[in-house]
Amino acid sequence: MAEIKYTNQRIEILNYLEGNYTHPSVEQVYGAVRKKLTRISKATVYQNLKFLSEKGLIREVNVKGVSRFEPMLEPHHHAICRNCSRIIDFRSEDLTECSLNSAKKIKEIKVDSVNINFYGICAKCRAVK
Amino acid sequence: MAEIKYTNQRIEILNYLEGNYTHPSVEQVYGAVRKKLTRISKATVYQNLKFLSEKGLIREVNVKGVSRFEPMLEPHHHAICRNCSRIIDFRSEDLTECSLNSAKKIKEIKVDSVNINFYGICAKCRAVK
DNA sequence: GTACGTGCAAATGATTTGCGTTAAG
DNA sequence: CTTAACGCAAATCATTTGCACGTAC
Repeated sequence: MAEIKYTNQRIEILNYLEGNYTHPSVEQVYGAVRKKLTRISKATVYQNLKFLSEKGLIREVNVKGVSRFEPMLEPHHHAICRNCSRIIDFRSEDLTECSLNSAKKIKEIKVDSVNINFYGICAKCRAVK
Repeated sequence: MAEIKYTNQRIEILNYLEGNYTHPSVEQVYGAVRKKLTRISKATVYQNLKFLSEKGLIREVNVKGVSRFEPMLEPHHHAICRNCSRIIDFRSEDLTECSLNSAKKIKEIKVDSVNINFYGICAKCRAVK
């Protein structure tokens, strides 16, 4: 159903994100991938990050209206610092299960994914204040 | 600690959002409030929506990088249509409780709020396809 | 009276688009 | 080959900012 064209650009983006837990922004993906593919354009990075997200090969996380990306991992949640926008992965099988149970009960929308974000101020930022 | 200056602009925005379950965008808040305060500027609407969110009088919901707003209500979650961006409120005490339990276990961040969003395609949009 | 809010217009920043060229299958 | 992807520059859209003036308290 979905034949994906593996261009060099897509391969490098996937490579960079594989096993990457830093939740990079488009700018950061662009900067990193450009080391390998000097001529890649930012528009291509945008297009491919969107494309790969839609295909389910990577995942988008939106923080303050800005897109960030991560590879596809086992189900987990995010704790986000309101101040520095750092994203910390957090795993809870209980919560995952509970949310999937809830998802089944929503009739108006056929749920295909769930996002759970915890917000607050991280230790580093609290220390600075 | 937080003495809020109740200007006409702020009062009208709060009035419009009170009991409003439609999750309006900034543009929609602006359009509505302008009927009462003809000379209000969009910048003021932006500034006040941000200000009132920070004060905890209203709540911001981000969909596809765009801000939407709702009055402060009992804890609930959102089901969002990927296609038309419609937001549907969904209540589950189980899930709320479970998420609050999880929040306590996150050490790196002192969690002060949790957002749970369910994504999928709504009934209307599925019908059109 | 004074600090804070407002209106306006211009600036910013992220993301998208149009189009001629290139490359994957 | 042929269609989808790329690179580039320009366009778009949401949101922010600088500043002179106005107003809540």
